[in-house]
Amino acid sequence: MADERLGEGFLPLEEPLDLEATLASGQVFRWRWRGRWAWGVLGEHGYGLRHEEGGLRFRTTAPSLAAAETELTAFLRLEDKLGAIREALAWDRPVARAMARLPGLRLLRQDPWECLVSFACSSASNIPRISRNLEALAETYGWGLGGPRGASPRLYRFPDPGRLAEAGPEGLRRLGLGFRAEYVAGTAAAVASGAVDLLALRGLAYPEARGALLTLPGVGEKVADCVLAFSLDKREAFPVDRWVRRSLEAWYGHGPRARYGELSSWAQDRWGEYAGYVQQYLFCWARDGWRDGQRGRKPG
DNA sequence: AGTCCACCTACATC
DNA sequence: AGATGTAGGTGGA
Repeated sequence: MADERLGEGFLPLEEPLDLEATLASGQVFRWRWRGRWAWGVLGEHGYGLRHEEGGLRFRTTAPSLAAAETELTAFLRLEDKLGAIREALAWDRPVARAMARLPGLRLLRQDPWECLVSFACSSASNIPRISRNLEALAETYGWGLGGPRGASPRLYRFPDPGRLAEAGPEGLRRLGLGFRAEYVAGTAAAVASGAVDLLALRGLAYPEARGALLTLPGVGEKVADCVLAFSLDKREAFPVDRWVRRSLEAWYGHGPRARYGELSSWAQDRWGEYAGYVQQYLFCWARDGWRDGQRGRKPG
């Protein structure tokens, strides 16, 4: 395909940002590094991102740089002031340690549809496999975009619900989704039919939005909470996976048999609107082996 | 209502 | 080497 011309801009940042940690934090699965640039898709546009002193350098297929800045600001949740959040949570020692370890780790505001499919694919899976599954979905049923010159792999817009519903469970199974193919196809059909209006869930309170998601096949408590936290502006959502569960056991005295709902609502009572951020920090910190200090800096 | 288990599949470990 | 276990769960018995 012919190169699309990429606009280039610079977005000054007041907020800390660790792009590498954030894009690898299990919230998103389709960003790829080429040298110092991270390449991915936001909505209908391809983006290359590079963190520089004082801000974010970006390249984009978006028609206007202003539109790109708006899209990036929303995606990175730059309205969330990490410094203030960190202060508000400083009283909690394990959380403070986790935040000190990855100061620029941010919650993201992704596209709810891709986010929903991502986590419907995550059951009994792992990050490399989820990435492969989503990449296959995008390459097979999505639409190609511009990107880095001569880039391989190319960038693809994620297929809309109608397209995946049409593909059906058989088509999706061929891409290696396994038993998740039924989940994704069923969820795609429900969303395509209008039974669940994902964007409208942003306007609902957490319990109502969660209830709507739980009607979808392949969407249980954990998947619903991930979608709510990572794409639907519900910062109080607290997804509990193995790593977070381990953290709650290790640092807060919860038993290994504690039920999901017990842990999740305990976390919401404790951390309130910041529960989602806490979850993300505890998750990354646990996966990182509970090491202290700032990443990339030699101790002492 | 709480508990157990099958489900695809790649990869690691036994 | 082939068996067994596990990986960011869900749904059904």
